[in-house]
Amino acid sequence: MAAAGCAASSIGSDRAEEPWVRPDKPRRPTVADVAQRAGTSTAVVSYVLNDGPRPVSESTRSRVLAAIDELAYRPSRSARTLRSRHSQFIGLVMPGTIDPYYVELSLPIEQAAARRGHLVMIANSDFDPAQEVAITSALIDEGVPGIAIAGLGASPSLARLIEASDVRVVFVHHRPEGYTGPLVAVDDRRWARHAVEHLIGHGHTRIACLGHHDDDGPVGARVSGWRDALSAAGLAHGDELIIRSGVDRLSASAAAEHWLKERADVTAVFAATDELAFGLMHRAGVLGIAIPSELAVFGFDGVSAAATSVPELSTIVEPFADIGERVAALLFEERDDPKDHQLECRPVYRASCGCR
Amino acid sequence: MAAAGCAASSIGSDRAEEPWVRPDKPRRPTVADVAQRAGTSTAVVSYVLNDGPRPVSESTRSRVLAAIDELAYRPSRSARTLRSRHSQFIGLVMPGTIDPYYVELSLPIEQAAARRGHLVMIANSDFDPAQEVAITSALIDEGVPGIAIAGLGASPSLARLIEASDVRVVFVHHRPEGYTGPLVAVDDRRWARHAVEHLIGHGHTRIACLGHHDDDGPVGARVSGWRDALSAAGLAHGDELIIRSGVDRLSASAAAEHWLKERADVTAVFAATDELAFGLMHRAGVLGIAIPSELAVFGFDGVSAAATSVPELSTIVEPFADIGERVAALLFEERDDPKDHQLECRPVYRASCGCR
DNA sequence: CTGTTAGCGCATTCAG
DNA sequence: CTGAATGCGCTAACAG
Repeated sequence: MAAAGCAASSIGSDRAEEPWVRPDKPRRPTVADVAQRAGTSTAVVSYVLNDGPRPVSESTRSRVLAAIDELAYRPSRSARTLRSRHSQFIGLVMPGTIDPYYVELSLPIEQAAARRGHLVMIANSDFDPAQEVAITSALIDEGVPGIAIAGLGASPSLARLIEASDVRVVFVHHRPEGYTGPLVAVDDRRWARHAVEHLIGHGHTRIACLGHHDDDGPVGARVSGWRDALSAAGLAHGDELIIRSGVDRLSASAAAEHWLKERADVTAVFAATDELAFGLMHRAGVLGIAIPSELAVFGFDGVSAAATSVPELSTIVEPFADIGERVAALLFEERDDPKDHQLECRPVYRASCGCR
Repeated sequence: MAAAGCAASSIGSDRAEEPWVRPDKPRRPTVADVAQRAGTSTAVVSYVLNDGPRPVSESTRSRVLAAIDELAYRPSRSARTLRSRHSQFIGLVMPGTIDPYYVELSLPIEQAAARRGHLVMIANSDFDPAQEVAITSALIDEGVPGIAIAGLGASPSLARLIEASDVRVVFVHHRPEGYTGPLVAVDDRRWARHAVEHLIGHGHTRIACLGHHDDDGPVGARVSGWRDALSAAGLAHGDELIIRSGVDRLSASAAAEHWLKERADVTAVFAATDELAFGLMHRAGVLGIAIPSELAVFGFDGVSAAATSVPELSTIVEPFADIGERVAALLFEERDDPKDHQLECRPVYRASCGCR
């Protein structure tokens, strides 16, 4: 960056400014400027700004306020951060935005933070482990007082870094091995079971499971829930009815392609995430397989797009708003921190499972 | 990302307790600690860290490096920002994430910035004008050297604020009235016309247009392109074939509901954004209207979900990667700034228009 | 009630 | 080649 100071050869300026500062732009006003204009000291300005810690007389206060207004003064956040050792920003570490689930998750967290007067800095690792470490440490170095982590691989070095610093960390949706800190999540296993039991209720007996390779995380738990439901109903079959795909709908669609052609006897699929369900429904559409009459589908996540897919997707809706609020509460308020905060989901039955 | 709270706009700040201070944690090491351990001065540590501006002997350098390593020292970003007057972060102002278009747009910008060693702070205004001002000024106060603005209403006060500060600003997709700064966008009008001409090529003569209320921005230009194509083909009809909706697919679906029941003679729709097209296709699905045989649909944006919708959506694909790269180039590099950078789109013909 | 002043951690200039 | 010293803008002791 560094705009060029073209008038570098200063003839004899009374105040030799740094050459990289644009000469036409006036320096931003500081507390000192405000103090001078208000005829007070910088301390008083600070007291007015922060409404404390010492009282200020009404007359002085209004003089300071006037000066602030006239100079269009705005405090420097970085100076404040340096001094107070904590930035006004909260960090939010996300694995990526390919899956709208994470986008959906971020919004209420932002809003809950905003309600408390904090901005959220989203750091997107784009599913890259190296980036995860880089952005998380950047956040810490920036001085954020807290970080919400919505997706991260197990990384001992990162865990150590977090441990060594004094940031508060809250995990959302999943806490990988090796980390400590409260987790805000849902009972993936139980609700997955609920979804599959619903499909069984529709009369299906051969129910496949579409998941990706994340056996330790929420997806793994959802796959377990699928097994639970089948076992309980005496329908247990082997893992040959598990379809493995990548995390995004495109790879789910590709994974479904081979599979849909050979699985004539399967009449329903539980998709471990809505994103995967979308990929499956896409492939079914291309192959001319009718949903739900030829193949029933049930998702998990409850992203808003599930309400407008063709056909509309039945799914387990996560309480995004509650999650955001709880995360913010853990980040900002002094609260007992039981390790796991489990929030309630809500099933929504739409067309894709055969309910409509 | 980042939503600004009301407190972001207020000058003063809440003097909250700081529950996150953990007294048991040792203070983070500073340059002074490193210098002491390496047996040098802080200046030398700085020289090593920044590889200049003065040379350092190989032996001293390695001693410093060793000390940094042993202490697990990491420089404080806020101190650096305060000192250098510029943060390491780039700001990205987004109107919201309801429409995946903006999510799609943000990713390549992030990546292009990351390639240059910068992280991006996403500020999400959530389509709220007050938030726009709040978050943008928060970004400026934070000391970011540049801001990419992907969505913003016309706001004289904000324009003045930007003008008064020395941030570089680049507009993406749209530059509202009253602002100055380079714009990176596409030729909305011409490509919209292309899309409609494609529909005409399929034999359609009554082609509707689905848009939202943004007549000055890109959507307005796309509606104009729709008119252009019809006029040129001698098919001009009045604005009664314009369907007005909100920005998201849910409201597009609602807007389409009334309309689809009466549209008997209309056989094709040009949707000004993919998001609107998704809403339309959803409603068509619910009403049992077959796409494309009963109603052809063409979108605009080229979000990745268009490739997996049911049916797959024909659309004008914006060059997201090029846009991101160009934005970063304008933000970081010294470059001539012609006002408008127009990038090329690419039409993709899928099932929804009748091509497959 | 208000003014003075010492740092926060870092980068950089000026002496050595 | 290196070290001491000076702020960046702000907050909060510590004096009045």
